[in-house]
Amino acid sequence: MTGLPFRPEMKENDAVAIETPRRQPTLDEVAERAGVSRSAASRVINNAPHVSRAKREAVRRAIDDLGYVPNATARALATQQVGAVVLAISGDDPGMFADPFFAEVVVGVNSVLEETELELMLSLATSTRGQARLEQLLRTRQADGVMLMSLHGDDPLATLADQASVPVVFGGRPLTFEPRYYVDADNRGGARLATEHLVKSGRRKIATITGGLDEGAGMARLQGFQDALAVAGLDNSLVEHGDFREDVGSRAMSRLLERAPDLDGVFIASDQMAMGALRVLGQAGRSVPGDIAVVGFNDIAGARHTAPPLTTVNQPIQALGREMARMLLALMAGEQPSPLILPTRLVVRESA
Amino acid sequence: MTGLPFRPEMKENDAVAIETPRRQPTLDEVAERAGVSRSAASRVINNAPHVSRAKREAVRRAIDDLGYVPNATARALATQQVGAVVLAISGDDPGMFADPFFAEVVVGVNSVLEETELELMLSLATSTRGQARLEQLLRTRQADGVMLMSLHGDDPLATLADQASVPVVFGGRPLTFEPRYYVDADNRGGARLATEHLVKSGRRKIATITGGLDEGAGMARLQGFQDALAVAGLDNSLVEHGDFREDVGSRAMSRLLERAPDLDGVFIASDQMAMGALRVLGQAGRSVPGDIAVVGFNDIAGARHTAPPLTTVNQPIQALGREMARMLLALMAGEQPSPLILPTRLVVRESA
DNA sequence: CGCAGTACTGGGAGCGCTTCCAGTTTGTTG
DNA sequence: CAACAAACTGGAAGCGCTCCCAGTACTGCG
Repeated sequence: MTGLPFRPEMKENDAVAIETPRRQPTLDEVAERAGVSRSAASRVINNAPHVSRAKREAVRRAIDDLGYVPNATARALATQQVGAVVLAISGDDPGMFADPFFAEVVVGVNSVLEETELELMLSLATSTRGQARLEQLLRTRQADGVMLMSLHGDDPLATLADQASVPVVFGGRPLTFEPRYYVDADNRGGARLATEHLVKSGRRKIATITGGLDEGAGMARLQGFQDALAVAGLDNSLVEHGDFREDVGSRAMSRLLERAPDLDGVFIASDQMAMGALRVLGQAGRSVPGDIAVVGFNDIAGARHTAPPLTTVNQPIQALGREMARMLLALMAGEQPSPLILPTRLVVRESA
Repeated sequence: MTGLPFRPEMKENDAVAIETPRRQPTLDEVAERAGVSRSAASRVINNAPHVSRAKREAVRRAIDDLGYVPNATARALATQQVGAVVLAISGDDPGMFADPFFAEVVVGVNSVLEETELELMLSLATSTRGQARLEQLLRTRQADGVMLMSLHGDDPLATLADQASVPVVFGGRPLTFEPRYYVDADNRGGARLATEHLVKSGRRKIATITGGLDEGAGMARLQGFQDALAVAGLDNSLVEHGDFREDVGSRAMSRLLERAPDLDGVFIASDQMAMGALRVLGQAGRSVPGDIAVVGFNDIAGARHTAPPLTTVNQPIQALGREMARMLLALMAGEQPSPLILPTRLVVRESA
């Protein structure tokens, strides 16, 4: 890299002033060139009042002449505002962010942040190291706000977050406590819808493969399943414990097939697991939906391409991101937004 | 939010000093408590030499007593180093980051950044506003380094980036110029492999659906396709222009079917498009791979669940992210790393 | 016992910006 | 035209940290 900011070996007034890989211009330089004080210059930049029209113009001119851009760090130090928020994803599996779910969330978050001056920092707190950093961040105000997703079980971050010195909004509710500010999808309602669909289509021996039960979403989807079966007066004991991942789904499906060879419907708490299950079903020679109807959850992009295309529950993931960001903004503005639960809906394709 | 840093309505020495939602302790406070100068305290924190054993201990003790954490902003201002790098994804489509590809890249990047003290900022420069911000960032050193991906056509960022005042590494090569530092996948080689596979399995009327030809990857994959056909002495005129997205893939496939009803193999530059194509093929009553063999590119997670499972070219996406990050780190350390091209390999499943 | 090293030590000057405040200018009004 | 308010102005004090440098304390050696 040429263009590093310093060339220490040059003498004070070395004649060779050609091509200046100059330091960024500072506010002082702007002020001087415009013939005003630094304070005045600062005021026009933050367009605060108390600057005469003439000086305001002069400063503006100086700014583009010099190509001045305020130094964000200095400003942050002076204002005690970092100018950035972080999206933190906590969890134990390093690769878990690879789930397209998060990518969608990011798109949503970004869409609202793009309207502001805030930067987005990503914190994948997967290792202990990452966790520690995130904790520190919550305590020490290295960001102006935090969006926290995917807390597992009794993640200590949960409580830490709620008493953090910086606004925090949760994406999804952790199991162990109800955060003050969160946005979640209606997981329970969606699962219920899915299961009802199975019931309505005449299935009577209905199983489920759950998500991770140490997560709010996993638990809620199981409850929705149970809700529906209770209403229908059907047996709800056919439960296999999964964790959202594909291979786990296949294994759970195998077990289910062993436990209840005559089952005719299954609600699976994630599309990834459903994909795994579909494959097992195919290998076992069961036709879908002929022998067994299956419905998934999430409506990921791949769901319409499985064989057969997967009936599943759609949740508005980008909206989730958007709303988290909006809520955080509100919080940072001193408001007290209410928690938000986003609707889910059944997408009927061919697997059920 | 309780716990905001200031409670302005409290008088100077209000008796109610209970539960202090105190400001973060500063270095001065640490120094005072340890009975040393601020400089000394600073030295032990950055574990620089020239501090006696005793004082070092004292400072350490003061630090945990107070729960002191250095203020990153202040440090950044003093050192002229931000302590953060940005992963920038440029493009026109707001939703394009939803492509799981990027999620994987992020995982890779994160895995190496996690070993450092650097934060990761994400910049989805999709709108003009986002672009402008990114440009500014390149000029004004708001980050210590930049990873730049997915430049389209003649994106002005490309040249801007190379003369930026901050280290930049490219992910993939833009079409219009060869960056100094980049890591890319062997797109051309992969495409060639894919096409050769088609040839070897006896296909003779082979088409391709290209990616966006304003991107390096799109172009390279087309070239790889042509390479293989040239060697085999086959006609290479069956080219439909796509852009990586699914629906575009379906449409291109339809056109292909019209143009050449007797085609028996197709190489498609992305799995997403391949999925769209597969559906069209199904609707048209063509069997895969019986009538037509298809091979995709990317090996996304969904590829093994299509009907039939998709033969495709795998590229090491996480590794791409990892290597970008590593290269950036090297650059920031003043080294001059060489560009890197990561291998791709064919994953044979059932569609070809 | 004196002197050159060597290892510490802390004062102080920034880094670039915001913001308070006292002082100055300008404009209004009876 | 005097008297005041309102609008501007710029000096100066930070924000919390790093790092240079002059000074002090201590070591070992002749």
